[in-house]
Formats: sequence, structure tokens, C-alpha cells
Amino acid sequence: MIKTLDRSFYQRPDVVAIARELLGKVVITTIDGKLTSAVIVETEAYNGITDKASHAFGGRNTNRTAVMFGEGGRAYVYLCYGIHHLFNVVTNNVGTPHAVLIRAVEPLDGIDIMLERTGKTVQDASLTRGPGNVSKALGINTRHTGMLLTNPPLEMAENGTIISPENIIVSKRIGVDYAAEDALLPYRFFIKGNKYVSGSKGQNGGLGY
DNA sequence: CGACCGATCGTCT
DNA sequence: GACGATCGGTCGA
Repeated sequence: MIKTLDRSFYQRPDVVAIARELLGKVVITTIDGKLTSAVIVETEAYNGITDKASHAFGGRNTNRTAVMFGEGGRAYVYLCYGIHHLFNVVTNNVGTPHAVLIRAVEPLDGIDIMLERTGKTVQDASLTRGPGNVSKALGINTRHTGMLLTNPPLEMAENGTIISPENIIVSKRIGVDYAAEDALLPYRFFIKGNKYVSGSKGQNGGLGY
């Protein structure tokens, strides 16, 4: 039984709590007439204008980041390193640019389509491991930025799965060393032992503080 | 293993 | 004109 998350789920004040709650939720895309879905296994919270790791740090509201300043429940997708499209969920409400980066998912439906999109021949952990690979496999790109997450082509849902607290690992975020002291904040969450979780030694096994 | 490197381009200074 | 919220490959120990 699948239930789409409505906007009240996203429009809450605590982006860190939402990042944690998103573990076990399902992302469903219907793009180019092809349906794919996957379970979220790794997330990171980006905590608005006071978070040096956030694109919205210091109130930076540009064409690219404007979506984050809007209502929660929409997608923020941007191009990273000219190659990778990174998929975020906007939370909170107008004026407060919170977002959660989806860093890894575990494939559910449409695995053949994901293989097609990524040019892979066999399903292994690399298919949807890491934010760049997530978007590639699910068919998400910058044209989806600003779209609602409550209906196709981009939907988020819950299927009754509960991830127990002892199976959730917390760590600092990946790739944000430039954010100085904010790089150390415990804003990354992932499911213990899940093979799709990104990072290597010290980043997918334990408390990487 | 770990360190390093190239790809590739929209965005902001 | 510089620089990424990355990835996958290579090289050396």
C-alpha cells in the first residue's frame, strides 16, 4: 500500500528531522512514459541561510537557488561539475530555503529502465549509489527543478516501511569541507549496512564525525 | 587500499 | 574566468 506524501510533510520547520524521516520513503518517477521507483537509503539536510554548505547560505537567492526560497514540497535540481544532476527536496515554507539532498536509493521498479539510462548491463550497487547516479537512473535532470513532488512525473510516497532508530547512522556531510565548521554538522543520514549507501571507509560504516 | 586526475558546463563574480 | 553538495578510472605502494 502506497501513499503519496502531501505537502504538509515537507512544510515543517525541522529539515534535519525530515532528512531522517525520508529514509525508507519511495521516490517514483514517470519520465518519458517510463516508470521507475526506489527506496531512499541516504540523505543530507541543508539548513538554510546560516548553513555554510548550503547554496542558500547568507540569503543567496539567485535564478538557480530561487526554488529553495519557495514552498516546501518541490524539487530543487541543479547541475554539479557540469555533469551530474543532483536531486533535492525543498522543505519548510516561503522565505526559508531548506532542502534535503537524496544521496542514494535502492531500486524497486523499472530496473531495466535504470540500466538503460545509465548504460549499465548488470544491476549492482553503483546503479543508484551517490546523488549523481540517483538522478541518472531515475531520469531526473535540471528541467525538473521547481516541480511539485505530489504528482507525476515526480512523486514521493511512503509504503509503510519504518526504519528503526538503531538502523539509522548519522554522520557529517560529504564533499562540503569548504563549509568550515558547518562541514562537521551531523546532517547526513543513512540506513546501516545498505549496500547502496555512498562514501567509502569511515563514511558508510560508522559515526564519521 | 589511498591519492590523484580528467570530464564538462551552468552559474556567479 | 573560476569553480563546484560527483564519478569512475588509473597509478603506485
